[in-house]
Amino acid sequence: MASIKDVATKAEVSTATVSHVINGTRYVADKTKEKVYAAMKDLDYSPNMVARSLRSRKSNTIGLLVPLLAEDTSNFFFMSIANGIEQVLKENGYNLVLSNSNENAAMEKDQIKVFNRQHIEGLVIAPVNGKEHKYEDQFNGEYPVVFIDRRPQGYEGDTILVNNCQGTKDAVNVLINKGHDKIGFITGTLGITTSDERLEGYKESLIQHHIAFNKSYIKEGPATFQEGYQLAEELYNEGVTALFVANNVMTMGAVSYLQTNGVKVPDQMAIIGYDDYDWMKISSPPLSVVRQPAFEMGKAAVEQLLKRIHGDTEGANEVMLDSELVIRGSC
Amino acid sequence: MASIKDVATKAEVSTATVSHVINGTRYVADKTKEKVYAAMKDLDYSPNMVARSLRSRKSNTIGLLVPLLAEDTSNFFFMSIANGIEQVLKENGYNLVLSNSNENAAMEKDQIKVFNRQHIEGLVIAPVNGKEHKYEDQFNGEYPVVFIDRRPQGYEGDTILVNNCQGTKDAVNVLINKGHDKIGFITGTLGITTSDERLEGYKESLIQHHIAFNKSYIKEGPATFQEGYQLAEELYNEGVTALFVANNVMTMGAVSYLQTNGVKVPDQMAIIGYDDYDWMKISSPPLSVVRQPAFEMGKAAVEQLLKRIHGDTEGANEVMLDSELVIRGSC
DNA sequence: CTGAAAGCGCTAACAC
DNA sequence: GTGTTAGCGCTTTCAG
Repeated sequence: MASIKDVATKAEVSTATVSHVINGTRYVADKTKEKVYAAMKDLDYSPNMVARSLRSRKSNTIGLLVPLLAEDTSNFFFMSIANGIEQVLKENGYNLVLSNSNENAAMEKDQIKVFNRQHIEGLVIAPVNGKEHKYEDQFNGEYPVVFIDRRPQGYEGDTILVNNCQGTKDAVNVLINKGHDKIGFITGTLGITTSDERLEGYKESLIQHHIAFNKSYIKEGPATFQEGYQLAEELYNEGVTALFVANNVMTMGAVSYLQTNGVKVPDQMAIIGYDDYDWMKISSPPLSVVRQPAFEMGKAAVEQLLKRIHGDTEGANEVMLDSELVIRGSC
Repeated sequence: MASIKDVATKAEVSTATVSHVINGTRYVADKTKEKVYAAMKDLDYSPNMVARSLRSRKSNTIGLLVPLLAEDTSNFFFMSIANGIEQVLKENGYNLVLSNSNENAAMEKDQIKVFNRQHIEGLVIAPVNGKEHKYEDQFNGEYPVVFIDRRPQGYEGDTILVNNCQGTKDAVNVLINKGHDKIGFITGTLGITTSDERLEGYKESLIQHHIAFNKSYIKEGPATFQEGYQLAEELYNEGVTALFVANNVMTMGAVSYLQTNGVKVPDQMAIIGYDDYDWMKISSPPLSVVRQPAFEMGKAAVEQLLKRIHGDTEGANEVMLDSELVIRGSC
């Protein structure tokens, strides 16, 4: 690989001049420029980004840390975010280093350490679920950080969220407007922000419509297919006529229960699930869901990050994106 | 951020010693080591990877270039691969730089250029569809490359593929064994390796069972939901009793046609699709599919890459992973 | 308008 | 057992 020195020699100028031609950082005579361009072309030169990064303390790289669990359908959600991020980043000449915390706090800490050594210019992170993160000890303060999807506990920072409360409330409103008042709510483990907010939306909708809250209609468990199946069964036996399922894995389990047991949807049981995928068009029946704007979230995160990188520096910023209700045949 | 020099000063040793302690590259007395460790801890030192990379020409980073199209379900396939890659990489202390060619040759070329400047130690690439790539002009030869999913045209290199021919053949065999002999084949545009290989598998199965090949049972079109729907309709009207759909997007379209028009599956029409996702458990009916080992593919790609990085250097290596037939209710 | 040269933080001869 | 020092390839002052 040719270096800037080779180019300088070939063009009979100094490395400084070559550098300035490349970066447009000071005036260079047209004739000189041409010589430099010719030399670069001849040598098939392209700048060494590592050297540039070392010297200028800029890497044009941002990190993304997502909490993926092996074989979990919700991964698609984060992957859509990653896709949005990558796209906006590329438009701005940035690169993406992708990493995975496996939904594990220790691993997250490790990965942040790795990022700290890497001259990244910013980090987008979907924090792992769990109580306290003590991020202030973990970030080295040399790059801005944007949180996505989940509000970090005990830490102030730029955050891009989707409105879980509103999304759920909209969905439950629809159920109520169709005449349901016994509405089951299936959720993954409570105590994590997204689940809690969705439950909140459910409650708000009930209150707004003067429907008494029935604790036994709330079913909580690990976010698995089996558990979704199981909890749907329990709720069916308790006589609910509609189901709201607060995550996609349990949604599949719940639908599976209804199918297996010949429960007519939406007549005997209406159902609205979470997260939108093309497959839901051909599920039986086509599933109504709350759609989260994943791609848009990635985009918003990068935009916020770039603002910070370019010096905009006022206090923590929170963006809340609306969820969208997609009504199909299941309610 | 503390530098190695700061540590050296604090520990009252030379930077060389600190470096050797960190990297274990030569003997250092226990006492000295302790002093160094203490100093590192005190200063919260962590090595600057950019400087290390510049000096040692090692970055512990590999690139991944995938051809994602916005909003395409097949993205999930590549994202699963990415997930597999990231995991194995991390186990080996490597980082992943993710990039997207948008299934566009020019963009792919650009992204390779970006990688060329970046001291990556290896590249995993799912080449864009299309005739000629002239990769020999694009790679700078400073890092090994592993191709995945698609065989690069006109280029020799390590390649990890899934056996599209065998996967399809297995599926069509099942259809034939159930008594079908009018089997429709819906595919995305032919001329790209994966599609062609799947068609090949279809043909081989027919030949093996002495069933005449009927050209009008092969329906080709852009890989969209609508087209899948449309082509399923055409085939239904031509009297086929079974359908093999060679990609997941068109599979959804085809299923949608059958559902919408009340065609009983599998009685009036058996169907086997491509790619396995959890949602297929709750499609109506649960869909039988050819499953591609995406995660395993990512894993295999990294393993091959690491072999190259660590000096194994015999001619181009091709790994062909088996597809797996997942039989559910649709055939 | 351009060049010389310092130095980013590290590794690895070479020297003792 | 350890220290000295020359760079890796760039950017950027300072000088002219």
